[in-house]
Amino acid sequence: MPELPEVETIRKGLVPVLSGRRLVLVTARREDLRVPLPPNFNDRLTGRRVRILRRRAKYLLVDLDGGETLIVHMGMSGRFTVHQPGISSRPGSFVHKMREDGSGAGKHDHVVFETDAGSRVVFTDHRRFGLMLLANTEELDNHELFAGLGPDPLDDAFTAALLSSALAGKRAPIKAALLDQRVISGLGNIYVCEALFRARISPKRLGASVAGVRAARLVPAIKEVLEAAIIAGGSTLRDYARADGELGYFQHHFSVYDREGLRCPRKGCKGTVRRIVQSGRSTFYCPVCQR
DNA sequence: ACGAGAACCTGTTTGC
DNA sequence: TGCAAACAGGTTCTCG
Repeated sequence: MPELPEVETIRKGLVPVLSGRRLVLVTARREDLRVPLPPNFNDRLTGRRVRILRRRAKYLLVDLDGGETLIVHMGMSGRFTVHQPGISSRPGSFVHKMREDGSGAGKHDHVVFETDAGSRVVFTDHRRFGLMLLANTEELDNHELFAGLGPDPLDDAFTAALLSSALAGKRAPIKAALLDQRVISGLGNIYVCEALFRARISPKRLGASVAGVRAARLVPAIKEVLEAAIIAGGSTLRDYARADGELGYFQHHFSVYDREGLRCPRKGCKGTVRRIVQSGRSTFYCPVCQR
């Protein structure tokens, strides 16, 4: 579950479990994620205390004592679950009752963190597009993963003027441009579709043509959809049949994403949501009110 | 240099 | 029912 709102939801969920806690045991059960885990991963993390959990774009940053930061990207299918002894799972939580021999031992449970409070945090990622790296906390801003990232859309510095200048000269469709993390960092396929719908902008429009009044509509549309999704706890798609694995419910508020053939939800619009493919990814939009 | 497409990997859904 | 193709929330590499 990996766009900005989902990562932010995960971060908030992990804070009470990890913040200030010591990692008494870290176990990587598979080393070959998108990028191989750093050498001696388990030993370098075991015994460290967690200071702060931060987020940059779609990256989760776990600052540790000793001056290092664990960088986590969830890829397409990465998820965290928390397991605690003797707790009864609440609906809508990602906290599970711990099974002494089972939690973290699933086929795609790749990294297991145990804390000094007895909690177990499990990173699961069946497609293995996720990533975990260690980096010097002080030099994080210069890290190659972050050096080229565009502005965070929730930052006050992200304005229509900034977006317009980032889009200047872009011949790619605005849909593709917004997925480019060098232009703006944190959006993915869902929230790009939803933000363009809110701003009444066609996903096929040239990136460079989104300036002036259109950029002035798009910036608040992006901020609003992300903020609403964060409040809802992000979106939970497909799988996760178990109710206690659910995190967010924003998927019930989608206007266009995954709604091909349904009526456009905009008041007064008689359009039908269409699905097209751009740069190999599905785009959902209303061809009537998005221009 | 830019943009489109493929590749990475596994699981689920869809269509014949 | 069975099997193959299409598709899935991301990023990065290659090619034209």
